[in-house]
Amino acid sequence: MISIPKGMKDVLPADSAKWQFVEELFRKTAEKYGFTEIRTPMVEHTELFARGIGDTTDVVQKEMYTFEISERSLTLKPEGTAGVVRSFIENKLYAEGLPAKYYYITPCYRYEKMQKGRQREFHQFGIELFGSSNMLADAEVILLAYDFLKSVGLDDVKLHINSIGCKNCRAEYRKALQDFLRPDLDKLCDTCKGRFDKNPMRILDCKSPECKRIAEGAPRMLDYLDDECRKAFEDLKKLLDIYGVPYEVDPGIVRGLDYYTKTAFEFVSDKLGAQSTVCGGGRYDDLIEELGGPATPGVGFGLGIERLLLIMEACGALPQKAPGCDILVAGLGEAAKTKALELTKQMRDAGKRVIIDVMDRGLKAQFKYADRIGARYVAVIGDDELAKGVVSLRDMEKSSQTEVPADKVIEVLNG
RNA sequence: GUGGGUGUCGUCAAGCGGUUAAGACCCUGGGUUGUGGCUCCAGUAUACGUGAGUUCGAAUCUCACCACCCACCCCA
Repeated sequence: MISIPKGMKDVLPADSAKWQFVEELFRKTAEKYGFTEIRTPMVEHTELFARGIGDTTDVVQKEMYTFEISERSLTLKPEGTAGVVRSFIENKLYAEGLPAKYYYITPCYRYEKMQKGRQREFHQFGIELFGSSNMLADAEVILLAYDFLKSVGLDDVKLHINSIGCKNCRAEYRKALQDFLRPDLDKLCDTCKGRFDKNPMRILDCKSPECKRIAEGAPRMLDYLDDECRKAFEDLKKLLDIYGVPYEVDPGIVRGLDYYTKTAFEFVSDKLGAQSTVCGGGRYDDLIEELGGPATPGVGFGLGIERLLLIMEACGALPQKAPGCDILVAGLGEAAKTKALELTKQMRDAGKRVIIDVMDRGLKAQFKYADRIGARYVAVIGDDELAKGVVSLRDMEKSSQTEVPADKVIEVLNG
């Protein structure tokens, strides 16, 4: 038997309705805020991610599905933003006027070890808003996510926000942090020693008790924001208050993708095991320029669909699957079977969902089949009915049965 | 890459050194030669992850491997 590659998951027929439900809701929500869909390829030049996400990040260093073909290095997208930015620049979409507002639904690929809420192929809802430095853009994006999460029936997800500053204040902070940690540098765990130069902010996230102890009392990013960044963060909080979005300031949020500046936020849930983030995003004011576009600020988020579904499952927020069949037509005997097929065709042309048994089973089995698939009605056509020009129409819910003229069946179904 | 846990019919699940390896669900057929959901009866399955070892005897003990799950790391 050939099995599915590790880290991949089938969405089986039993679950596809859940996907359709959240997808439709996401589209509606995004459009409510004036975002339109953009679709970019699953494959991009490796360089796009190396430069966009940052080549010191874990994602780029060890998690990408990269392959060579015709001497080009290509990579399956590990996140959604870089591709949208590339398309924005390449197609000169900035010429259409700003702000540019896009949403997308896309698979992403990261070669990671599996665990709860974590797959190698996963799917994201994404939002990107380009062109505005105003914190209202951030507030809009966050409100959209909040609105969406509420509309799917989740109210126990919490919003955490932080500001990780701009290039300038981050450099200041970085220095301060390194100065603070330097005396204990040799006592840090091995991974943190490596982080000291490349990304000292990550050390604050380390779970090792020794590192935690050392990091205690370390300077906080929020205290090193320059005037502009500090004001921006205050603005954001005010706007969220006006919009009525509850949040918690969490100085611990350090996005693992290098392009983030200023605003960083996460929607977290305690129903996901170790992976608590269902939606993560923030501002990236330098990314578009770094990838070769005009200097244009941006803000957006990615929302994990599998994780969303996990939480919804845990909260019982998933919709029940709707019955997929209006009527099953059962014909008995050659002549009647022909009539049954004709009737089936007619009803389908009228838009009805009609099922006919392709297993050539007996009548009793066909009734069981009708019951299993949730058919509302069963129409029986045998020699008796044929002679009278009627069908025996059984209402499966009411367990009642009537004879209906063959050409009136559709009317009865319509009520 | 590093830990921990689990592997018995399609699914759930007993069994813990000697059994024809239970049971339930599902599926199929039947209880009126044309009627479901409930009930009754019957039927179907190459089920002990793989490979070695211990033993008179292993699903049960040992070891290795594999797979899956969970956790670290990182992220959606």
